[in-house]
Amino acid sequence: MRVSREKAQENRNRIVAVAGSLLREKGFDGIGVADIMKAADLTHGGFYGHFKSKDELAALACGEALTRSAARWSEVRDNAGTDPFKAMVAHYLSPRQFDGTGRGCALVALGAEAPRQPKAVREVFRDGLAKLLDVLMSALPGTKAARRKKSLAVMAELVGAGVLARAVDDPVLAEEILDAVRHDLLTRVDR
Amino acid sequence: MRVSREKAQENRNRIVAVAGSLLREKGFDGIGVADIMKAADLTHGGFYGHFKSKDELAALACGEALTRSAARWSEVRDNAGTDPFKAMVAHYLSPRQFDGTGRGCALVALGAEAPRQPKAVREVFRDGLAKLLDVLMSALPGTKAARRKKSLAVMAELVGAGVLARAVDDPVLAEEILDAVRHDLLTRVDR
DNA sequence: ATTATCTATAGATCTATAGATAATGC
DNA sequence: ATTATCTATAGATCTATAGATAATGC
Repeated sequence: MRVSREKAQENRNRIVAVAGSLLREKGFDGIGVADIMKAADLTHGGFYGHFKSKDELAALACGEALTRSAARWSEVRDNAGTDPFKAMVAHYLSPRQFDGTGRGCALVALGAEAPRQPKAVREVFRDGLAKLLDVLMSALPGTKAARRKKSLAVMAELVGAGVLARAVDDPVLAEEILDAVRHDLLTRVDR
Repeated sequence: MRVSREKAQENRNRIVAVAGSLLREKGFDGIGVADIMKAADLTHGGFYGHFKSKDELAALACGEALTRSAARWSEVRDNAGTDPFKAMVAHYLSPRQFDGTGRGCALVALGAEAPRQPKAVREVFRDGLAKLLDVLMSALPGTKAARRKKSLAVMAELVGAGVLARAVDDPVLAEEILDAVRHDLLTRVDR
């Protein structure tokens, strides 16, 4: 059942989007090509017409996930009222990050696995982090150098909060971690 | 070739220690039972006399790794001169964390995978985090509630710094992240 | 006799490929 | 005729188990 060229492109896009969610939800080794294709309503064998390998798809999917996260974050900044930084912190640590549906930040869900992935994946993480840092910098005051430095520290605190809150699997402790980090960021960071 | 009861206990301890390193280095799915046993100079089949399953070993190995990290951190605090907090930050973000030999903090190396692991593993991470937080709290000033809150935020920043510095696979950027976090923690946190 | 370890293998994945199928688009 | 997708499978893992082996320790 061959499909049109346009439909094939749609199928490819759907595979990348579905993989972005499933990889964040289950980890690089927690989901296979067959199950990704099934989730995209396609068969296993069709995969290799679209991608050279699972690694190639993983790099594309992570890249798209990080790019979308940065874009959504800049929308949050633009739609915030008097305190864009506060809105961005609230958004980054919102329940969506912890609902287990693969919609959170890829740095939190997959960043720790990135060092064990092929070079193409690691480069995608470096570039994705750069995009998030640029958005974050734009919501901070001071010289460019000061904003750069502060954005690195804030990003680390946000990512660490996400990793820890998910790792402990204890809703009360998770919320305590998130509250502490929200309070710390909003009282310590000038804005 | 049966060994003595004492030697068997030594073998078991060695399996747990070797697994702690290899899991941190390669991730939960990146190392198999056969390779863990080979690294401990034993054969694959002998594994199931010591442990019920790979998951049971993973929980034991992560627990030991986190307990040892907390113990070493409290030694660093005790042996520091005028600024225990500074010494603890320097130790946590030292090159050992990033040399890829499976000797860094399990929260950094495996924390993001913990949510996808069995309950026993997740509980070990919760308890291990509690131990690290207790050590960190003891190097902070203020009321108990304030120290608790601050230790959660600092721990998140440290873990996030480790995850990001390893994920980007770019030594210059990694060092920039670590410098920014060191500077941020040492200037923002009262001590 | 007991038991710690070893050899060998069953059973269940998972990635990737080969060849068949059928609808598109020149 | 081309090509996007499907069916079927090869080959390489990986966890766990069964049964054999040989040294310990009552």
